[in-house]
Parts: sequence; C-alpha cells; structure tokens
Amino acid sequence: MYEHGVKATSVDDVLVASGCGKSQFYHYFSGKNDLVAAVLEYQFEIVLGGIHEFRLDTWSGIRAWFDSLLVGQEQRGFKGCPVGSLTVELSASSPSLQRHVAEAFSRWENILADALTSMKRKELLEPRAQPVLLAETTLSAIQGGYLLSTARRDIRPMETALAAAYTHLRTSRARR
Amino acid sequence: MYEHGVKATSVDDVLVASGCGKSQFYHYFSGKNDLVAAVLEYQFEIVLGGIHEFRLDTWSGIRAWFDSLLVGQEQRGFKGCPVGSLTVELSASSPSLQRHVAEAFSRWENILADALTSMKRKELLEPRAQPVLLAETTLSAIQGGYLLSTARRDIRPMETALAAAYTHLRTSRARR
DNA sequence: TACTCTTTGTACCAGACAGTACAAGACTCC
DNA sequence: GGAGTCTTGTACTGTCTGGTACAAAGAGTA
Repeated sequence: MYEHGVKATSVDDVLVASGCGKSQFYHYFSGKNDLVAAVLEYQFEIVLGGIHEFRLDTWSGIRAWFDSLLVGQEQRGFKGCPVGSLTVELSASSPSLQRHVAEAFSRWENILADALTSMKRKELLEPRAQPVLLAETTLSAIQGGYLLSTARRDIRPMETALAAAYTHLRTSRARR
Repeated sequence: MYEHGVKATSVDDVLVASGCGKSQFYHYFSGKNDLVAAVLEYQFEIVLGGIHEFRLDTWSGIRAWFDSLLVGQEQRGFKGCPVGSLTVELSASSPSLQRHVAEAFSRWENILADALTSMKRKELLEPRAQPVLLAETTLSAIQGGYLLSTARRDIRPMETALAAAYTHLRTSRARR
C-alpha cells in the first residue's frame, strides 16, 4: 500500500504476499478498510517510534533526526513519507480513516512541540518562540520536502527543505 | 480524479460526468493513462496559469500569491494542491506519468526561481541569495502546508507554513 | 470420547473495471 | 450525389474486485 497506493493494492495482493487465505483475513479484519487503518497505525508507529531514538530537544538531535529522514527517503527509493503518501490518498476517503490520519498527524506535531517547549525551558530557544507554530512549520517542510523529492526522484529538494527548516528553527534560538 | 483520486475514478465515472459515450472517449484518448496525463497537464496549467496574475518579483506580489493559495485551499474544501495530490498518487505509477509530474514541478520551480532572480537583479534580494534553493524551499513549504491543511481540514497549518516561507525569503532580502 | 468454539481452506458470487467490436451516423471532397 | 473518412452509440468481453458460504481442521475441555 505504501509502494503502490491503497486503492491499487487489492486484498488478494495482500493475501498472496502474506501467504494467508481469504477466510483467515476476514476472520481477523472486518474488511479492507480495517486493514488500511491497521497499516496507517503501523506506519505511524514506525515513524513516531523512530523519532524517539533522537534527542529532539537538542540542536544536534534535531539535525541527526533530519539526516535520518534523508537517509531513509533515499534508501527506500524515494517512495516518500510512509504516512504522507497514505494521508493524501485517504484524505478523500471514508471519514473514519480521515480522522485517523488527522489524529496521527497531531500526535506527531505534539511530539515536536513538546521537544521545542523543552528547549525553550532549557533556554536553547528564545522566550517568545512559539513551539506549536515551529512544530507545524517543521512538519510542513518535512512533508513538502518528501513530496518534491519523491516527484523528482532526487534527494536534493528534501535536503534543501530540511536545511531551511533547521535554519528557521535556529532563528528562534536564544542569544545570550 | 482530484477529488477522489486517480485510481478511484473509473473511466465510466468520467463518461457519466461528461455525458460522453465510450467510443468517443477511446477515440480521443488512447486509454485511461492518456486521460490522466491530460488531467495532470490541465491542473498544472491552472496552477501555473494562476501564478501569472501576480508579480512574483515583488514582496507584495509574493504575499498576494500566498494569500490566493490559502483562499483557494479553503474554498475548494481542503482538498489539497491540485497537482500535489496527483503527484503522490502517480509517483508510484507508470514511468511516463512519473516523468510528466517531475517535469511539471520543475517548470513550477523555474517560474519561482526566475522571479527571485529578477528580484536579485532589482536588488530586492541580497547578492548572495540563491534563487533556485529559495524556490525549492518555498515550493516545499507550499506543498507541506497543503498536505497538513488537508489532513487536518484546517487552514491554519498552511497559513503557518506560508508565513514561515515568507519569513525565510525575507531573510535573504537586501539591506541597504 | 464426544462436544464445543475457534481458526482456516476452497469455491463461489455479483458487481465494477478497462478495453474492444462493429455498425451507423455525420462530414468532406470530388 | 456518392465514395471515403471521421466520429459516435451500443453491446459485449474477460479480468479483477471485495466479500460470502460452508465445510473441515484444530484446540480445548469435561
């Protein structure tokens, strides 16, 4: 589903790939939508889980995280953000999946905002920095970078976007 | 296709909506892929055509353009960028459509880069500003903003992203 | 052993899908 | 006005789709 899109991946495709029978599938999932929700959950878990390897409340941690995103995008063959691609396709689908997506993005944003708030407390960010807005901006840059990089099959646009995002964060750093 | 996705829109759907017969369709298009390519072309034409209403080589023009993007996203019911959504779905499809997408994005980027180069010539941007990088960053912010805004059905994230993009451009402005 | 409840394999279904066949209508040019 | 080309409507085909039916296998238990 990540590679070919949700719509383009049939239940039968999944069954073949997993080596399961149909009855098994419909025993554990109520239908395709249920599976899609599970995939979404799974992908978000990976993305959000990956974040915790980094100390996002330090400048070097943020940089390391950005680098890991770049490496991942290249290694996976420019297939885009595991959740970004799903998001676009599902944003036009059933409301329940839609809510799922929105909520997952909020969680992601909150993790960033929390880290930035922590940086503010540690006086790495200036007092009037706005963590929530900075988190939103950063996430936008990441997603936009993924999209351009995927469209062009080139890591450069994403590098540029993340570098700009980092610069933008740095403009809110505390100066002593 | 913009509303429901390419895969989710059947040829028959298109025929019903257009009031055309099947033979008519296959007379003018070699198949669904051909239609998709035309849709992509059409959407890019609209997006790129809309740009020319603005003087992107002025600060106020850029701001006006950004505002128009925001208004459009809200008016169209948070359906995302007309080309961004297609891009994501098609980036996993046939290589010919893929190339189409990549090329169209390059055109978009070039328009921005040209405008920024012009600003540099007019000494609105500092001499060491890099139009191509700035254009890439701006485009990333736009696409990322669209994506978040669509996922959350809220204009705020896109506002934030565009405001940050504008600020980022302004950091390269010439100081006299 | 016999009785359950859970889990799985196989065959099947009705509808949607992209695309084709073919003939008939419309138009152009001599 | 007629031959030939361009355009269109209708019916059809084979394949794929998500989902169901149903029976059999397996696991637990008294």
